[in-house]
Amino acid sequence: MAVTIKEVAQLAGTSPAAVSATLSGRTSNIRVGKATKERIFAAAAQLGYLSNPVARSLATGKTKVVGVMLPYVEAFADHDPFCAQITNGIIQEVIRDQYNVMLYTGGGFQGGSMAASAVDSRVDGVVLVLPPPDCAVFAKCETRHIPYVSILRSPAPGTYSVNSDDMEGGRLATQHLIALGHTRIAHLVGKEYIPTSAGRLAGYSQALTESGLDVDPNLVVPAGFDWRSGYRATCDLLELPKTERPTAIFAANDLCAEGALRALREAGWSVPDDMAVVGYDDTWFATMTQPALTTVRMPIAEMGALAVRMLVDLVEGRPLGDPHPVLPVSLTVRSSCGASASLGANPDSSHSQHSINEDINHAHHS
Amino acid sequence: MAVTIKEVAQLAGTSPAAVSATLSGRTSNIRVGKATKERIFAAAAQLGYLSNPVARSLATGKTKVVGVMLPYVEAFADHDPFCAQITNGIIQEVIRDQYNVMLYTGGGFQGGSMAASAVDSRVDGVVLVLPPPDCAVFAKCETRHIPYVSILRSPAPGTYSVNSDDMEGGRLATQHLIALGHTRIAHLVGKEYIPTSAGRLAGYSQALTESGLDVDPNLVVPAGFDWRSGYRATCDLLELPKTERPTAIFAANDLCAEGALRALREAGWSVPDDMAVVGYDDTWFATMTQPALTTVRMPIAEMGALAVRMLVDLVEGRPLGDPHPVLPVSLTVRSSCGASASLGANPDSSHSQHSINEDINHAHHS
DNA sequence: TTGAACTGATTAACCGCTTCATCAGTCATA
DNA sequence: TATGACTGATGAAGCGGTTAATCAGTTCAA
Repeated sequence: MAVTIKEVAQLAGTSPAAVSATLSGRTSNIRVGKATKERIFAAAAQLGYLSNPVARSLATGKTKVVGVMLPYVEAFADHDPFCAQITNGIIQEVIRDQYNVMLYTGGGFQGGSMAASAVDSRVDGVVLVLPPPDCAVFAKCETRHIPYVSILRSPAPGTYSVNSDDMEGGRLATQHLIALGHTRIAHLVGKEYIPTSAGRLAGYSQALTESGLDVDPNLVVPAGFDWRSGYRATCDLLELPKTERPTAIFAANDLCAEGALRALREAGWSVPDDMAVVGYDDTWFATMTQPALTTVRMPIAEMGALAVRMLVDLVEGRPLGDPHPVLPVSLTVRSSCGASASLGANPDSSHSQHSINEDINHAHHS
Repeated sequence: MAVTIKEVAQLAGTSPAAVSATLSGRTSNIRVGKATKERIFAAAAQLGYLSNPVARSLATGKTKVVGVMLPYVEAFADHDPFCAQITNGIIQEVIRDQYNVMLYTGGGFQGGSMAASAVDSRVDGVVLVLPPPDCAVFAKCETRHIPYVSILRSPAPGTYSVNSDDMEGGRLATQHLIALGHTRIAHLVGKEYIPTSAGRLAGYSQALTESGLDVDPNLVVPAGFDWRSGYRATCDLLELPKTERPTAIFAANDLCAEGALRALREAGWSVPDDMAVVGYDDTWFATMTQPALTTVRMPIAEMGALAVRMLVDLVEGRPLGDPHPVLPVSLTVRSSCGASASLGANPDSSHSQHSINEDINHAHHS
């Protein structure tokens, strides 16, 4: 059916080995003269030869494919700008490195069908996004000697991961609120099985303590990374006696903050006047809320890209620097805390530069 | 390094052929006795044998992988709930069919690096999301005899595609506005290179005509599928002389509608009182705007799933029904047109059932 | 003039799995 | 007692590349 290397060799009057070496540009083991090369190129072009990557992979043991594992099947469903953005960062870097992406989401890390089949000879390495600490895939990769790099996983010796300074993020958010005069600051905590939750909480506590404020257990409420959990948690907070109620909320992420905004809106509270709200992630969504969210920015796409770069280095046997790089966070100030008023009343104008560029560049779709 | 079928055969005291047949469950060409089978299973378990899909693919010519091509590298960046959702639908179905996903976005359909390399022996077939009419990938697939199914492509003979009834969607949206008493209805048109734009526009025109209303060219404004284009287009509309201004806007999609909402908000217009707004897509984002969007629902995830099902049928040689199924659309009424007031003032409560379930089921992340 | 060093190339084994062709037995049937 | 059908299995040839080993010339220094 498809044209093979043999047919090209025949037409060019040479051997498959010469064709292989010539077309793949590997000059190491074989020498091919200029004239022969030209005949080979001509023959390949004439026959429309296209090399078969499956055969190459079998012979070389390399696939030029990296697996990407997302934490749950629905990673792209509905409400997860974070997963979308990190995937985008991953893909962009994979392309730059001339690799391809095999996407795994089925069954999640929890030992479903994915974990069983995913890590196989089709990939040279795997990027794991937000793997839980007890993830079965770790062992799978190790027994098969497939390198892997995790994103946002608590660092373990002998492994590789890309992390964000969640504690600093928690501190930044909280300090910002403290600087604005808040003393009763609530934190909507993310799901405990996601490593980032604890870090953000720790940063929150530290900031309070550093400023001589107490951590009020009533203001540390379990929530999650979706808007409903933020909504519920905020409703609960609003039912506290007046003197115990917070004047500011630091949410687990932007979606959670949106839930808080909804709850506040329904209760007739004005943001930021009656309550300040800070989000986390600074995905595109943070500019879509009302008011636009002041939020902690992680370099999400960059984290994905870095993970791929580390993985490719690993696969290709290049030395790695820090096996657990921690990327910096920063605070993007918009309208939801009242601090950005001086920067302009229009929420749009308080976009970070980054967001603006992205909005403009991607005029597309549906 | 890895355990091969030969080692298993040796340990089981049988031949590779028997092992292959037994472990893969293919009973067609070879018969293996019960006792031998048991020895094989035991040996495989003992050695931790895992079959090598690359080798299998080379031998069989099948990979059990489907390629998914998204229209642009940034498909997962920022603002595209549609791409995320359709990808989700695709993945879910791919998993059900025991296939895997190879994700291609690099270079887009416009003949970049992706088009050159993407369609290769590593995939059994390809799903093309929103391919432009002149997409180079079509030809690539055809010369390589790789089946492909497009999503939202103008149907062409001899090809396969999954479509949505965009015209009906345009009609539904427009008729809804007409029913609410609007006579000056603007349409923010999507990008012309996306096939859906024309259909929606046609439906809009038809609905107006059917109701005896004229199509005012000034109210048909080119926009796009991102919020900025909707914002700009709406600003332009607001600058029309008072008598020419619309009282309702039918946007190209939900994000475009969000742009319209922003422009109206900034201009001090109230939605739905001063202006009704209808979106399109009904992604999760439609419930995040203020007010929540009345919007045309496409079964986005289902379209992705159907495309995969058709592709797998094609790959496995099963007969296909309609090569160009058209999926139905419906109108999801929320608050942005003023029609849902009777259903409850709270935007959240006007979620479609579907959305509610999804929101609840996916309490996850960051 | 011998042979080392280099150029230009070929041959064949191999990657791990599938599968066709074949074969040795066993059992029932003619 | 052949004959044929059936069971249980094996051997070897692929699939389409890569690559180590090998080889035939040519050039050039010793």
